Amino acid sequence: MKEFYPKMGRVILHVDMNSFFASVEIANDPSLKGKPLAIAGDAKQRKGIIVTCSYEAREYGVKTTMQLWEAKKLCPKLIVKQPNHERYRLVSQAIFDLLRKYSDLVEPVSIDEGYVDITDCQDLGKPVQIAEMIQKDLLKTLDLPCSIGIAPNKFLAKMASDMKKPLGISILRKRDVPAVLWPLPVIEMHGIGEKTAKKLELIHVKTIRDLAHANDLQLQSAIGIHGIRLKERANGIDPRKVDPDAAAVKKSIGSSITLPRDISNQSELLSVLEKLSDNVASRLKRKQYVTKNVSVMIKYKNRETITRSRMLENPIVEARDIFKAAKTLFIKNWNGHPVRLLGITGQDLLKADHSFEQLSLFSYEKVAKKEPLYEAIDQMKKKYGSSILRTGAESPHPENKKKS
DNA sequence: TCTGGGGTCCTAGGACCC
DNA sequence: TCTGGGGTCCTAGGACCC
Repeated sequence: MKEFYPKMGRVILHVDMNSFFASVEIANDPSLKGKPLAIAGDAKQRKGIIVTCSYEAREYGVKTTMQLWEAKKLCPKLIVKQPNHERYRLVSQAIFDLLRKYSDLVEPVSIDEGYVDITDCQDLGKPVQIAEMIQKDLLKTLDLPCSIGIAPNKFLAKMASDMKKPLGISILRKRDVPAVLWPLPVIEMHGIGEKTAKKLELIHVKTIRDLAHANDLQLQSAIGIHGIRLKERANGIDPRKVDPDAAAVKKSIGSSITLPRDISNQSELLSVLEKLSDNVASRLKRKQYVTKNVSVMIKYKNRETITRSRMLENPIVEARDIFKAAKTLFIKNWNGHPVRLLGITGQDLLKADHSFEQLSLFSYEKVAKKEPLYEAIDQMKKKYGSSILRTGAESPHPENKKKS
């Protein structure tokens, strides 16, 4: 009779490391355990803001993005460490490797959080048992605490992992949404920030319940098409799949720096751009990308920020090419005022090892949309399967023909 | 004392083409 | 003699997240 039952729903975990940077430092130096610890940049370099802090520090009111001096005033015994991003990246990899022992469907979202689809992992136990196993495993193997949300979709899992920190495990079923989520103000929703909350207030949407019942047209005119999706989420609906490959493809790689002091000297600024170009180039190379678009960001003393970008004829990756493009953009657009921050980003990335193939595949797709012949080939592929696909690949494509 | 650095996604408008 | 309608690409900026 089983086949008459509705298809079983999904089970998604959201694993969120607790005060990640601080926890890594503590795991690395257990003498810090139980003490108020903050990770912050160098105040002399104008980077003295709290990036993360331990729960002991939070008890004093220390918070992320707070000025270092402010934090020290609240908690004079605060221990401050500078961030060690390389270490965090390594530990992050270890975390996701550990998660993949439980399920292949692991999607990293950021350095310290990710989704795990455990729908097909019943043999490991019930969802709560699996979550407990993962939490204990992370604590035992890496000495790192995490909170885990269990839900039928990504959005609810994310909201659930936020419900208890540190070391929480929370379940959020769809039927719990009215009682648990609806009373909260909209700003508590993942995806709604200050600006959106303000706009929503103008149409009298204050709580997640208001959003769940809001008028579609009103929503759309207030915050755009995004509003409809947020409303669905407020009703506990989120069809997004857990995609293990989502994070594998980078869309952009950039590097920026807040200067230790404001600079108006052009040659000084150009030498900063040169260093940023080196950084972007080496990271593109390490990840095996080339870029087709370079953008420059300039933040002035008064915090006014502009970005200027340019598509390139050919993909580039060398530092000198990136610098050349960035320099041109900078010279053309800098108004001569003192500069606080400079940044360079490579956008429109292509995988370096396949860039040629990708280019020709891309042009094939462009042709395929327009030419009936290629539409017909696509139809045949669908009808006859992959054997046609292989034959098709062997016969030279018009694009390649020209070159051969 | 002021407010880092790395990203993603979306929108809007202009240029251009058919 | 006064201006269509659809589509794509590119650029700039905004909002959000960790």
